[in-house]
Amino acid sequence: MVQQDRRVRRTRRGLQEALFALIFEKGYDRVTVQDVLDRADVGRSTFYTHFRDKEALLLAAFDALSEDLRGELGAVASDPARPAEALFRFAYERQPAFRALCGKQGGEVVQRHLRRMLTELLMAQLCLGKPVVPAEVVVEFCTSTTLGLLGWAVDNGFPHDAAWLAAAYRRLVEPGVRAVLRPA
Amino acid sequence: MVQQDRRVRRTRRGLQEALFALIFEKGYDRVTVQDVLDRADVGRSTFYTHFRDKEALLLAAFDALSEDLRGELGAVASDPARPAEALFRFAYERQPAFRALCGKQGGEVVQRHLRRMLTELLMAQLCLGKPVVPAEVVVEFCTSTTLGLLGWAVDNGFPHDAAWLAAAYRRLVEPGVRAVLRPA
DNA sequence: GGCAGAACCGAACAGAGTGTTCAGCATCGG
DNA sequence: CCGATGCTGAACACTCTGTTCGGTTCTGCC
Repeated sequence: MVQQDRRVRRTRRGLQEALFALIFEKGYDRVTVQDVLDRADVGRSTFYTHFRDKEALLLAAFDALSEDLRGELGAVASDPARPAEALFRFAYERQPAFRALCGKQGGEVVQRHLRRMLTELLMAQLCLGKPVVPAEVVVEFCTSTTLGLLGWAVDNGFPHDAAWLAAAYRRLVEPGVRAVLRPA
Repeated sequence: MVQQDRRVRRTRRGLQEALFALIFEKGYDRVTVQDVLDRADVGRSTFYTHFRDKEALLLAAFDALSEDLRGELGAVASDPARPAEALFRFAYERQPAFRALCGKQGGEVVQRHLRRMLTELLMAQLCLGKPVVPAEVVVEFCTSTTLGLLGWAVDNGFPHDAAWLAAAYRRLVEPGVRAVLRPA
């Protein structure tokens, strides 16, 4: 049976939606398991049969997203700007989720995971010649700017579209990376 | 009386040092008030006469630093790379504190404050002509890279000196900023 | 339609951590 | 030396967590 019991789907979905709404309202740290229970109208014991704790619920929600995201990010060429653009597009298509997961309101847990995912991806595809600056630092640079811009967009309610954000990213990031990878 | 009671100094200092050590050992989130009390050998009630909660203790420690930091950052010219360099130098002079406050182990509280401080500073001194990209985004870019590099240095035990970090920063960040501030 | 099994419920419980109170002791500065 | 201030430690109420379990409801399947 590849598809779960309907009740399970309902419960998990309800818990996840309640969590997102509550994160948006008062921030991940201030959300309590009891809050989620009340909002989703789910029994306490039921919650703990599905998730070990609040963080597990968050990560389950994140994993559902990140599986799709990995697909899109994996298909990009070895251009350091591509992952960022794919991520921006992806975020714009799922604004509600990103509003809860990234930005000020989301916990640092998701930020850490996102950062690690991006870092690994960039490390894998940035195996270039002798850069002036260690590849590790270049990757750190790309990751920080990507997540920084994304967070900015999220916290400002996605004021422009994904293409605009990608253009800004290219303008700001590419010159530096180019200068470092091709020593003058 | 400009100087406090010696007992007060001793207590506050002990609490702060205990907090830093514990953050370094197991990360801010996992540090409990009781841990700090035991480590500093201070009574529970004493703690709460000094600080409202764990976060207040952290912020008091941070404020002591940030006062000095503001001084150094305030004196820089309107070159967007200067604040970063000053911050790097400052961090290298107080590695133990930054190991606790920034990096993976430190809570996101300090990160938020540092980010806000940097953002405000850069916003104030980056009042330039019509940039291709909103100044807000440029500032976000600079802030993210500065904190990103700093976090990297902290988490890797300050592998190079401040000048090296500043040079890497300039190489990576300046080309993009220049390209954006002076439309081709 | 009916049945076995799975999911859900809710109440109760133990445990950890928080923040407050207070009476008594110690230490400080003058 | 003394009045004021700070520290102590134990006790307490509170919130949140994570677990347990007997009883109820729903689902998939025959």
